[in-house]
Amino acid sequence: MSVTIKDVSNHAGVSIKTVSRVINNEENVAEATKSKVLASVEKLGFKPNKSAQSLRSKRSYMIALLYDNPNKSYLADIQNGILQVCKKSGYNLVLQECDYEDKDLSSSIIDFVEDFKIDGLIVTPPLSDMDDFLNNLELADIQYSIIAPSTKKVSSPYVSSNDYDASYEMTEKIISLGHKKIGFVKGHEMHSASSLRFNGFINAMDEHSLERNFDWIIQGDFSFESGFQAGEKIFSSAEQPTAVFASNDSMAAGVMKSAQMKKILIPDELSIVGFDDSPTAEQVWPSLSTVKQPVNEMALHAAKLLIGEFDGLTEKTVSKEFKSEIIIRESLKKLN
Amino acid sequence: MSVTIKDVSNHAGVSIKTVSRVINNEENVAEATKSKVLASVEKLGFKPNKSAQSLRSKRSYMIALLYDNPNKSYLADIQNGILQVCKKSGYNLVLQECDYEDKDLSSSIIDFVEDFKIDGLIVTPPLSDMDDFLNNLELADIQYSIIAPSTKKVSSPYVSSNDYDASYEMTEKIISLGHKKIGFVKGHEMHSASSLRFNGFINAMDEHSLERNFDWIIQGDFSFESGFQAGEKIFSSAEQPTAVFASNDSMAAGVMKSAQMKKILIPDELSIVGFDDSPTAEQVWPSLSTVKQPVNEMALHAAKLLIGEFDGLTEKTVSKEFKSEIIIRESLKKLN
DNA sequence: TAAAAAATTGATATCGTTGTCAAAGTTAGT
DNA sequence: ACTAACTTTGACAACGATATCAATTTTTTA
Repeated sequence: MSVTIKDVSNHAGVSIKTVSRVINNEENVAEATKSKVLASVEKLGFKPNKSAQSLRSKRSYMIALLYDNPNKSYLADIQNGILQVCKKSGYNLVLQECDYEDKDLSSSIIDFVEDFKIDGLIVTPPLSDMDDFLNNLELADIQYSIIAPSTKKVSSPYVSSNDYDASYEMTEKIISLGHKKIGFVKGHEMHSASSLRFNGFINAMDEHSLERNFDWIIQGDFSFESGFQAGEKIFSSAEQPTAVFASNDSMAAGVMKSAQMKKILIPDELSIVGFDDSPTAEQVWPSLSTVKQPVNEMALHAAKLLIGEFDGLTEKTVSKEFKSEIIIRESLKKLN
Repeated sequence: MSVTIKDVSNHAGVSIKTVSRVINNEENVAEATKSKVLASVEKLGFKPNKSAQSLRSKRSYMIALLYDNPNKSYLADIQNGILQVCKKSGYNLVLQECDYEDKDLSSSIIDFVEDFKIDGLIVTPPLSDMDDFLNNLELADIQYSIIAPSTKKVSSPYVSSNDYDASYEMTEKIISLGHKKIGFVKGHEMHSASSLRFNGFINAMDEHSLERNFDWIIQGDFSFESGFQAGEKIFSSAEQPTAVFASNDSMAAGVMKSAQMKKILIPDELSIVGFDDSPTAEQVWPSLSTVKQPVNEMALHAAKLLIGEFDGLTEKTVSKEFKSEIIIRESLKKLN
């Protein structure tokens, strides 16, 4: 069959324990022995049997991605980033869909981790906002790394993006183009990103002494439909804004549709901007100006953080905040 | 630590082998023994250690999804369907991104399967079109199930959708609304779905004795940009169609943008339909009429097929063709 | 240079299952 | 009632790695 550690030890003329030491990079192996073993490993094409390693060492070499997010494109980017790290480090990624409203979420996830001996978790929004849940993981001694936590006081490593800053910056960009009457569609109340994005908007408005018109500040839930409804409300108010900033692209597309159905010309009469740079942002007409988070890189970093925690990676990886990028497309224009 | 097969055998007063027999549903276990053991299993909350099982039985309880498809939404649906089956049957899903142009694809995948003792593969387009590749898998004695194979002559189980029929039906629908001048944007040449969709269109046109205008039949590659380019070509031709059928939604959105930039009113002056029912289809304005494949269910079935192959599932699952659904939205309208 | 300390190595137990094979128990056939 | 055939069960090896701990070799110290 396939070549085992025993074959290598025979070939190299050392004990299996020594081979084990070499492949696990343990200390106290003489250089000569090490290279002799490595040569045999190379020669025979030895690859440690994952199951045996896992059985003995109680490590599965699997990490799991926890998500409850119907945003497919976001999820795909996350997966991609994680997979890049997994591929290099020999880990596998297991997908675990969750229901954040499930009362037994904590215990079912803990069971899952113990059943499959999952080495660690990567937690994505909105689960990353649930402090109780994270606490329970901690109590169960489960390693995890968080993408976009609501608070940075967590003890586990995390990656975040500067939602607040990006929103602030985008608002300033809109203002710099001459807009003074700006509407805003808020995201799902349960997502911490929602308030960050809203606060960025509000503070930028305040900073420029622009008045908030609450007819144009609508609560949404990140869905296209809620964006459309928001548009309907905004455009039926007494006065009309010249720009609307939605907390994500789906809602921005909803606002856009509402405006277009009312024959409001975009961007001539109304500018619209979104957030996320979803595939749709490019495919609507006019194309959406938006904020692009480096989701792929964030996930990659989160995976490094996690694996680094229990696997002595060479470079020490630390929590990090990533910078989002503002993308200007057709939907945002200077006010005439 | 956690409860092992030994604990169960002690508790039930039988040998560990007998417990093993029971949990693996082997034959020739007396009913009385069986229920005694099951009671102990229940009582102690025993769950077999996956690593030990895997080590001894050479099965990993992992299946892998092979993909090389930038369409995030399609991929997410596929994953979802597979995960539903995995959850029930105790398997795990591992993601494996491939490059279909990689010369060493076959051997690298075979290595991957052997390294990780992957029990089976689920192959998605465009890899499902690569007969050579599938052949190599077969030679290496690797189990797989195919989503949307180009030919149904493969020996491994598959699921497919009726792309041809759906395309034919959609074309007839367009024709039934009075359209006679219909353009078509073809998909990526390497995907077998492209020709199926195109043939459905062509045959429906022929059936209704409608003339093909090759100024309006453009080769695309499933990308938004190629759809836009196709639109540019179509709308700069001598005569204009009253409807355009694109082989997927991204290209349809591209055509739509091109039309809208030329102030062509949709759907009053031009109907547009797509294929796939991507999230974008709903979010553009006017919303796209399209064809929705039951991707989630297809993937679910593919997973059942695969797992059923090596794991004696109760019900025998067989290859199956799924029916797509035609979704009429705002972009398709009766010709005035 | 001898003793102590540190570095290196290996024999063997072990992880928690399933596989082998033989023993014991049961049923059937004559 | 005795043998043949089948069913049921268990003792123990095996899977392929890591862990323990003691033995051996090398280096340091006095």
